[in-house]
Amino acid sequence: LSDPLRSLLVRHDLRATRGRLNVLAVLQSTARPLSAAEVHERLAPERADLATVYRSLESFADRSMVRPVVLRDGVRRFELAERKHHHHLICDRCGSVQDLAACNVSPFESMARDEHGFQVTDHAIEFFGICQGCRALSP
Amino acid sequence: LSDPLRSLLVRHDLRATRGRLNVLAVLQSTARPLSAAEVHERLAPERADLATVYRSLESFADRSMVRPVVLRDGVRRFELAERKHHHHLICDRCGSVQDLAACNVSPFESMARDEHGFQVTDHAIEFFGICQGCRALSP
DNA sequence: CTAAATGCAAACATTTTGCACGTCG
DNA sequence: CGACGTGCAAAATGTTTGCATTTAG
Repeated sequence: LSDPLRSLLVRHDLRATRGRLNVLAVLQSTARPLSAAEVHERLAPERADLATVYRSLESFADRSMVRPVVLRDGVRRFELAERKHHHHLICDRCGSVQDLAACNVSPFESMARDEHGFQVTDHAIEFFGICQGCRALSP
Repeated sequence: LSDPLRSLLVRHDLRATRGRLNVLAVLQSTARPLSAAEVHERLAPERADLATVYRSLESFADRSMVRPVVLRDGVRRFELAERKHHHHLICDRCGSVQDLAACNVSPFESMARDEHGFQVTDHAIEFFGICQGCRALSP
């Protein structure tokens, strides 16, 4: 079919089922990473069981369709992997999460290699602080 | 007293009890961040209940005596806060965690401010890859 | 039609809490 | 002695699993 979500699933050897389509749709319609519980909440009552949400997210992560994101609160969230590599700005007041495109970490990687013999293959960066909206409310 | 752990607790308005002293001693004797369960395992049988370990770590974190660290596995670990600001090199093979002192993130922070109006107050960086030891075993 | 996916409930794992007793200061 | 801390067990949370039933292909 021409349905993009459907074909995304098929392309990854997953059957296009109601539960998985709904989970994908929620992820796509939300800018920030969501936990299993958050995805489930956003689903109409009979759209998918919480266990199905867990299982779907896990399958998606196995196939790199989504990327797991773990912030400081230790909660596992997921975002669509089609999004470009980026990092996160997390607001300490309202909890919002924005993306930050910038990513020049080569100086760090050289240092890891030269001083620790560590071969870096991936990295994660999180910035904490106050977002624009919250600063406007009480500067 | 001259016992440094004891006075560290007293200085933060905490009673110097057996449980807390033991938890602190474990953290001090270990290079990498530890979870509550890991601290408990390292304690001789009757040194402190798991619930006490949780409560101690929480009190310490409230007083900034320890710093919580959450890696990709979502597990909450703690390291003594007296250690200088640094980031982590996490080995995907053996799970070891080393410190990386380097930390020049001002370009990122300017970008966060200029392009998103986000005021950065703190940050965390993790690098994933293969450590020296594991590379030696199978390069 | 068959293999795969789902719902539901039970099992697990982890963290938190209530309360009686013990300990620090 | 009195407040604070601890152990123990129970409760609350979050995640995984087994199994009978449904559904995609």
